[in-house]
Amino acid sequence: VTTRVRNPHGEGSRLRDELIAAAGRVLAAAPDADLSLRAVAREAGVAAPSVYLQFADKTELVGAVIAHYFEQLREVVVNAIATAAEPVDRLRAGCLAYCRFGLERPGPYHVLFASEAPVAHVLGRFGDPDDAGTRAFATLIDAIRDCMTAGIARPGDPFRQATLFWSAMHGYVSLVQLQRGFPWQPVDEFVDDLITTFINAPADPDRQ
Amino acid sequence: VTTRVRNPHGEGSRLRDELIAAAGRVLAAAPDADLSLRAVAREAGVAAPSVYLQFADKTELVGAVIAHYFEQLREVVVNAIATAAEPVDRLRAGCLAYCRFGLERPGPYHVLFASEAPVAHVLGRFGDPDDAGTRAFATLIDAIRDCMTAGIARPGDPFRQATLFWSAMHGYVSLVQLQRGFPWQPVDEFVDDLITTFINAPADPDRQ
DNA sequence: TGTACATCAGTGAACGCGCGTTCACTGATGTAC
DNA sequence: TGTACATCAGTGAACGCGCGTTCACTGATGTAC
Repeated sequence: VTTRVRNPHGEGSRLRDELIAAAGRVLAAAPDADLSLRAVAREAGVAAPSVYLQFADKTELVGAVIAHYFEQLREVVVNAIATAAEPVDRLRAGCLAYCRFGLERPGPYHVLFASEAPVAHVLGRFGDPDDAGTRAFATLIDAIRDCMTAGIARPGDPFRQATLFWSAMHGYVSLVQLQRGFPWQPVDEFVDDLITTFINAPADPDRQ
Repeated sequence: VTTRVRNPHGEGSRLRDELIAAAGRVLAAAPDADLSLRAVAREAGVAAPSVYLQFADKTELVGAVIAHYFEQLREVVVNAIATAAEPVDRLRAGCLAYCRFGLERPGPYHVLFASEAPVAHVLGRFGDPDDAGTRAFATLIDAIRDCMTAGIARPGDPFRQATLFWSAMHGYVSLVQLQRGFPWQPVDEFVDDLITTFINAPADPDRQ
């Protein structure tokens, strides 16, 4: 409960990043609750009205938080994909990274994909090539298409397959968090099953 | 805004069902919001404290609502399965019914599978043969196992496949509702894709 | 160098709202004698 | 048949809480002259 030091003259906008960071700590502490402006201000060590110095209203604050974590998710997935060379391995790595992000950071994942004002309201219109969501989804489509052209997956519409993949991953991540009584398999097994049945690839011989 | 007629002597527990019905109307009117005790009482035409004549607290009220809709969902799915004879068609019919319930009745679906106090808290422990959730899931497993023994699906662990199916369906249903900007395919196409890629069955020749 | 003033970061008190829950009550209907 | 009383369905007012937002403010730091 340390007292916060006021930002220097002309640097008031540093509070913006402090608030986004504080929101992260709030989300980590209470992953299922919806973000509240007051909780974020409290965590940042600042009075509630101070938020309005950086954001027009609660929606803008949440929007900034969403944009922040969407970028993090994108980064994590892209990095994971880059670690592998073979198309199936790249796909698997990306899926695993997505699911792990969701499981390990339920608060951020929740605010991204399950809250009242979801990603779509923050990012552009889907289909717009500048839209962050569209580009993220394109990454998944590409990974799937690569598996098809490599002859590892049976041919089909990569867009549709990507929709199925996203649905399955999101379903897994949200259900694991909400239906705690269910005997869920570990993430990597789930992703293996997903890859195997969708892609129809033989199991990776390096695994036992 | 009609005034409610008081229940006759000895029939006070009728209010219980009236409240559950009122909750249904509240959920239909505001599918994304969490149920509030006061909103339900308001909709039932009753003062807020009257709820406590039938339920010990809010949790019990919501629990009763959950149990009610879980039974409805089970019924819808079981009936759908019964309309078909061939294993794949039975599986497809069940999945379609599940997804349609979720899409057409987002409020009830939300309270079942996405709210703070989800199904698991109301039903028994998973694995217990008396648990409603366990039996519902068993229905899905059976449908999948039938496809395997009929030689239509490639062999595998039906439990794992059922987990994948549930994840995919839940993911589709929740994402369709939250990510409205995304170009979702219609339900039946999604379910067809799901069946086809998981089960690896040829497309139904009766469809075009 | 000193002083008046503007800018800026941030605050404290208050608002109206909906919430879950408690409490003492009202008034109609049934039962006992 | 009348009357006292118990039971029962349901209520109105109040509680304390956290919320998003507004408002007039405080006090430190910079700039102009």
